[in-house]
Amino acid sequence: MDRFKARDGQWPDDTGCPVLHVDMDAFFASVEIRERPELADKPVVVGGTGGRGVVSSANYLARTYGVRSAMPTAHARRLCPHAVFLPPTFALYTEASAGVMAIFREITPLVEPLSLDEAFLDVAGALRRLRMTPGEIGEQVRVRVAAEWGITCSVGVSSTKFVAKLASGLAKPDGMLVVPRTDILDFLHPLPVSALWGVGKKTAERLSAIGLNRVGDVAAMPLARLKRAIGVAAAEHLHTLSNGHDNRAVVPESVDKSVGAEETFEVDLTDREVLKQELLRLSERTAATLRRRDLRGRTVSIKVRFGDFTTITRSRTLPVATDVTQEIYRTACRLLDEQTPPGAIRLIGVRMEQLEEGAAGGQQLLLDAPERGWRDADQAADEARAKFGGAAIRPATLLTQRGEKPGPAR
DNA sequence: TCTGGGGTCCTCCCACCT
DNA sequence: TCTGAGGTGGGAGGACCC
Repeated sequence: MDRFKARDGQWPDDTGCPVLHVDMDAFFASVEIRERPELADKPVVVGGTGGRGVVSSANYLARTYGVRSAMPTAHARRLCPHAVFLPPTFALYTEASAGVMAIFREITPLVEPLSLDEAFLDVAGALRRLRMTPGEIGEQVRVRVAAEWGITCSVGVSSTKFVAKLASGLAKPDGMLVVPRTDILDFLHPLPVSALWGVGKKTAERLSAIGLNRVGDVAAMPLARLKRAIGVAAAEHLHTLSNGHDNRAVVPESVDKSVGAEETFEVDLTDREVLKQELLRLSERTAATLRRRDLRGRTVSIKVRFGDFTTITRSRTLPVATDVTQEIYRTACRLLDEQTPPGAIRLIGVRMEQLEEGAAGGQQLLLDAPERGWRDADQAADEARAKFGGAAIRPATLLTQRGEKPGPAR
């Protein structure tokens, strides 16, 4: 891998490599350290600090003790008891994310964010305007992000999204990797199959069972045999990637497919009335997100995870799409009452699917006239919260027992 | 070790229609 | 009239990603 690394202002041939993948290093932890420089030489772990929390982000010092993201926080505490454990501060991360994305958009309009902390950039059109090569642009991005936002990032440069993304991962922390288009197969084939997008634990096991452990093994396997082993869609996808093909463009806009909210409780709950209060809280959050994004959803889905971690989902499709809290809540309650077996519940969630654009649908007013009162109430509540803060307005049922009931595992 | 929260995508099954 | 094939949409579950 070393030969692809940028070092002392030198890197391999980046001709025909217009795709950059930029990934912030230990993003949440880095932002927290920037806010509190006294933490710079300490192991820092950001995540849920309750009994059932997991690690969202750990700085590289914490990682030397074996702390990893998605690990239960309790496990991280045992591995590194002297680390500083912090709950996430999403407002800070959102602000930093918007700032670095703005830097990207000054370079090219073709920016495709994947999450708060990473994005693809297509710089093909910017090369001439900026009189720079892709590698030079990558270095400039790294310098500007560090100077303007006080955090480091890593950059992968190649001719396809998949290879650029792999490259940024291997460049970490605080580095850049350039994979020339002529060297893509040399780069890909020695990597483990888990490097392929879409291969997690289960698929890796299935591939290993038929003797495929490296990306090169998958590339060499006849497609028909691969299809029999892992299914048609997955086989075609992995075969394409492993042979270095990936013609997906960098797409700046993406359409939301679902919106939801879920919560894990500190202790498992059995009381259906308490669970319904949680459903109301989650319905409110989900509906507020829909209204903020000017969306409505047709399918209401609840997710229930029991104490033994078995998880079920139940859903119901409404005749007309909605963004009204009460309508979502009532449907969620019916799904809980009528389709959820009894048992101790550790997590409950509400999600809206089959989304469509919001207010424009004029016929909506005729079809759901009884909901208009609720929608007006929702809008008034949204306005009050925007003015006076999130706690300004809350359904009366959520006011009564706050503090008595087991809260979420944060 | 004991498993968050926000998502997307795929597969399978079933009901319904033609 | 009965039956089967094929398409479609809803619902459920699982795998995966960050």
